[in-house]
Amino acid sequence: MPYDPAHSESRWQQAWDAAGSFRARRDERPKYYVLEMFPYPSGRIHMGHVRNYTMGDVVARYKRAQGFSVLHPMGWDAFGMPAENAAMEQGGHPRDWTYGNIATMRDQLRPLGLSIDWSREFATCDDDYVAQQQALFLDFLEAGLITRKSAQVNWDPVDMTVLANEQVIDGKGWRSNAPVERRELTQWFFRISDYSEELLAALDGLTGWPDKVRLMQANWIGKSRGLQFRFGTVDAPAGFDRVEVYTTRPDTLRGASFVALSPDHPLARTLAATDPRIAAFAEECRRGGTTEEAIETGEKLGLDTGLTVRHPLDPDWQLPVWIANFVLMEYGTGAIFGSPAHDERDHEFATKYGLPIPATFGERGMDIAAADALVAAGAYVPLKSETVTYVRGFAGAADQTGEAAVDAAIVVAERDGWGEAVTKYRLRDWGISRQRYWGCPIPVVHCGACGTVPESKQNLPVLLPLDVSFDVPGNPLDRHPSWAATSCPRCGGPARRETDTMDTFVDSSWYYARFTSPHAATPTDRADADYWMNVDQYIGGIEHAILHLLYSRFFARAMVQTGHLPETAKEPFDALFTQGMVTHEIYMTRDAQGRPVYHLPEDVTDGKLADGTAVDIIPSAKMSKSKKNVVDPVDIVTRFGADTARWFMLSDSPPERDVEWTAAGAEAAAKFLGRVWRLADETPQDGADDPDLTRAAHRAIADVTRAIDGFAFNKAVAAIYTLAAAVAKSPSGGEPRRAVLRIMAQLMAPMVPHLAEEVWAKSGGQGMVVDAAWPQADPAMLVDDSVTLPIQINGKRRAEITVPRDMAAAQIEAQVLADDTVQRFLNGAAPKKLIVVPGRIVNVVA
RNA sequence: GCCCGAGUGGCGGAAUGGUAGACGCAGCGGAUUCAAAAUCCGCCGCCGCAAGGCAUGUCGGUUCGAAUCCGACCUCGGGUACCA
Repeated sequence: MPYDPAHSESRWQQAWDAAGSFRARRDERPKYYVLEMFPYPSGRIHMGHVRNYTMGDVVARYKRAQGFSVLHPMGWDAFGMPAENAAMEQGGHPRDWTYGNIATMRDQLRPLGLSIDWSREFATCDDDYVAQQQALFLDFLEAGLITRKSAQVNWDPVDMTVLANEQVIDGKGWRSNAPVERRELTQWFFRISDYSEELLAALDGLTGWPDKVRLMQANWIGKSRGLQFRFGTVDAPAGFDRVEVYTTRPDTLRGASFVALSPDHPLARTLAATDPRIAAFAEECRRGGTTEEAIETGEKLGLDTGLTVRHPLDPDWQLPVWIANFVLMEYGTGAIFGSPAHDERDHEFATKYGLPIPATFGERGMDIAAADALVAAGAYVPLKSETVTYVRGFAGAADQTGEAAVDAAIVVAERDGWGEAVTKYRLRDWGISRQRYWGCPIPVVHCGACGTVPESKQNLPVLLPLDVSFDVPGNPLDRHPSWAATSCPRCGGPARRETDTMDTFVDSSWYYARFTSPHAATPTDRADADYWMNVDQYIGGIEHAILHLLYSRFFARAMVQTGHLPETAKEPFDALFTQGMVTHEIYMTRDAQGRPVYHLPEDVTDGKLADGTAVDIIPSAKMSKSKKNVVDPVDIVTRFGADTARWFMLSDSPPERDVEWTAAGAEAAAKFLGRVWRLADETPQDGADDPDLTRAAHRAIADVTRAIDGFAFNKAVAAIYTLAAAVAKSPSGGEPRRAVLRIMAQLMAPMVPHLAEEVWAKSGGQGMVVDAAWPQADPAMLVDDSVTLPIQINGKRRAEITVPRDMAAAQIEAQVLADDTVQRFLNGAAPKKLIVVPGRIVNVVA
């Protein structure tokens, strides 16, 4: 009888449901909280979801077998732009679109047989979640964690609307195609920058996180020590007798060639008010989007204001003041001094505008002329740890490292009273205001008499109005006839609701805490949160390495501060694993105009379309609808069963790396699972014991256990292949063989739980394998009596010897020297050196 | 631009600084079959008759020994604060 996954999988899913196997319970077992980043309900599940949730399921089922009380929940990151885009494009309401997608995706996810406690499911757009998130907002506001200030947004001057970065294509609005401008709006901010030092320092304790993520976060927070000082101005407008500057390279101060202001600097704005030339330039600087990428890669523009400032080390030395588009008001003081000899960007700027490029230092031993010649060709930017020779230094020795020179410069500035050491962080406050409909309303009202007033908690939730339209650009909340009209919670007078909604990153910054008590009347239930937090293992894409994870770390701290989480939960994720993407080949042809046309995998056979046209095959690209290289998991599950999809997603590629979906791979997975089923189905009733097979089973227990612990599911899969081959070859039968098959079922259960139940049942397992305790390897079964050592001669493998496992090094040496091949290579001479690494290798240095 | 990764047979990959290519796919050969599918067994980095040589993106370095550590570069990918 061949294996029939369709029948088997639904049967076991019903059995698990009936037994309540995955209901998370607070009991006497130690707890384990495993969480995968929850999905955005885009419409259908994709292979990336299958991969992500299968990995989490392996961990959840494995920990359950090891005796943990496991919490493994699922929910929906349900607010966001795509729902509004769908409403604009196809009509309908974002709410209906979202909940419809959730229903579809839940129906697609459940057949995967994930060990999820579905009773905890919620969507972030649920009224209840909105209510609790607004309660958190009010608590944070009261605790001083929220502020309001001005920030720049992308402005589409034709559609008269704010654009997300994603909606700016090559500097133009995606619908209007009009050049985008930067515009200032007053926005709500979480004061994450107050936590810069704390968030940076605590990274050291996150030993369960990948080093690369910790490094990325540390660089993002961007702590720097530098000097803040001021240039005295000459004939500047009233109130601007000084320009405040921050620099991380005060040692290059005598190499200064200009001062540059951000176009948004107060002095630049004051000058622009009276000088049309400066006003026009500032306008030009505001062209383009707000992304760091756009600003950093865009053309560097500058304008000489005609003003000058005095150099702090020499009052007679005057520097020109420029306005430059690459100086950001958000970082430092919004003004810099240009040191073109030792900064690529400043060098480019000085070269473009004919400004001097005086060297501050040169390579060790250079004189001033040599150093100037060196930097004339290009900026000289050695590592700060490298020793250089200062030709225009003012503090410390002539020969010193950049680090030492920076320190010395700060000491001199502080001693002489013209500057002070300042520590700055790159991390900016988290702007959460969005001029959009489909998000959590910010629970605040604007009162003519009282100003900005928090909504009172008994009026929560502030829900979105449902009678909105998306036929014109802009925020429907702004133009709704009545929604914003309300009364002031403080004075009772007429007031207007805040029409901005919250960034969807807010929703995803605390959902892990909500899962611990998803129906509580407060954001968390402290008894539940105290029990279940922290997330023991968090799993998701590397694309979230910075923003989502940093915001969540901040949010957990804010929730601790406002009493919603225990102190121990301020780092909410004990361990993090970042998995790779699922990719697929892209099939492309070009139309008459040479534009690319993409084709679905099912329309391509042997590199040709049905009409015989050859397609270009672009290997290994991220699955995306527009490239038509999406493989629908539903088709795979229908055709092969969930276990095949799960097995393939875990096979071959290491979890942290991208995996390419191939039809051949899926078929191979199905084939193997069929073979395992036959092994169980065709076990002879009688037969002998086979000690070699028992050893192979214990070897497999050890290998699979180590592989799962190390998140190397591909290696766990390989170990199971090896065990299956051993079973197939073994002459054993009867109970000894069934015992090994039961071990195999247990080892496979986290990965292919349905097939594992079948094999377990066929091999005489008691109850369900989902309830069986994880097998233990017998250490005595794992050691071999003898070991084969390769013999290298001068690092090249030339021979090998097999010796008892515990043979003494001296005896091994004697055997090696007696070896024919070694004798031949030594040619009678004594070896210069003989290295014996016990149990590993021998190297003869001739 | 800046920050962070990754690069190993025809393909996915394995390998505490210690036998490069575990395990699998594809391919080739065989068994079974009237035949095929399915299944099972064997071979399988490149060059060479062989001895041997060459091989982990490129170029250097450290080491008895480097895929692994260090430096420079190339290519691809992620992030770049309003995509999620």
